[in-house]
Amino acid sequence: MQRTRFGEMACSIARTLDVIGEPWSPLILRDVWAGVRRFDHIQADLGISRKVLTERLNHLVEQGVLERLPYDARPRYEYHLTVKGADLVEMLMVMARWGDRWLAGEAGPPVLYRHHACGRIGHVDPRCSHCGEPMHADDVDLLPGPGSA
Amino acid sequence: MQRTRFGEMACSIARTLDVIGEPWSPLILRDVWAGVRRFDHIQADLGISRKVLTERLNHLVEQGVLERLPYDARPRYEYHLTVKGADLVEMLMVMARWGDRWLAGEAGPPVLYRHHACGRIGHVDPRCSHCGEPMHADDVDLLPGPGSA
DNA sequence: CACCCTGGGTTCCTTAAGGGAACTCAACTT
DNA sequence: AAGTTGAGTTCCCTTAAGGAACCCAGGGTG
Repeated sequence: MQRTRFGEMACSIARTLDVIGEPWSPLILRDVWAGVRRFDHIQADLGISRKVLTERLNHLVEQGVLERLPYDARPRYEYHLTVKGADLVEMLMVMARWGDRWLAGEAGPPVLYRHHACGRIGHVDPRCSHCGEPMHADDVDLLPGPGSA
Repeated sequence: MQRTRFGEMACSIARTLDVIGEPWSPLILRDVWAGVRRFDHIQADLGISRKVLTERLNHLVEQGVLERLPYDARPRYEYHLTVKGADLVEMLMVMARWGDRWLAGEAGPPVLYRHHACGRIGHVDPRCSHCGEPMHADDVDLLPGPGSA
């Protein structure tokens, strides 16, 4: 199908979706984050078609979220998160947290997150950047910002 | 095209994508969160086709993320976030934060978030649920959990 | 009472994106 | 010289998204 581009909307959620909103993209980032960095490994891990994987990787590289680095004298490449891409990982952790909480069922979470600083198994907890108190749906008002034109 | 279902993977990110990963779904949730709750309003605000909007709303209601409530004696309905749906808003805020940071450009963020508890403009900051210290990409190890079968 | 309006969808056709298998190509290895 | 491996391309088929037109229930208006 043709798909509408979201990037022109005056909305940071829409713009973010233009970068990582296509099918598979968050799972590709998860794989790269978790250390699955090579084309065939990602393809096998996800069961994605090679064609679509190529398209997604190219787009993520173009958007500066991944970089493609040679790892051999032969033409062999690995994908790595850039700083911009690593900054998306917290979104992945929030998504994982929601899935753990609402969709994991009896079996419990498939993956656990151990926090380096305290050594304990935990999850992300969104807090206000100013006061450090919880920041959930009802804790904020939305106001028009400078880029709201 | 046919689209692979992610829900069967032992991955909470994949399962979450099965609920809100289709095109437009996060933007629909954003609208409902921001108070745009009626079919025609959402349709006009996003510029989404009515057909796809119907499909997405039905799916989000089936998944327990939205509920469809009458607001008139006539057959008129509004969509509201359930508790499960409100718990997704933090994901939206993290996405918005990333877009604000990496994609907003000169104009600055289109939307500002005022935190009720402190009254200031801020953004979400992911913290460890145990120790309260920052929880970013490099701050965690991934371990297999009970549901990793 | 006949007509129009409104909100909330459905139908139908066109276009393009995803699935998947087969194919390519450059650089080793044997 | 032939085989292997990683990293993609190509091609065909199916199905989802875009978009405009249509439908329908329940008011309101003359």
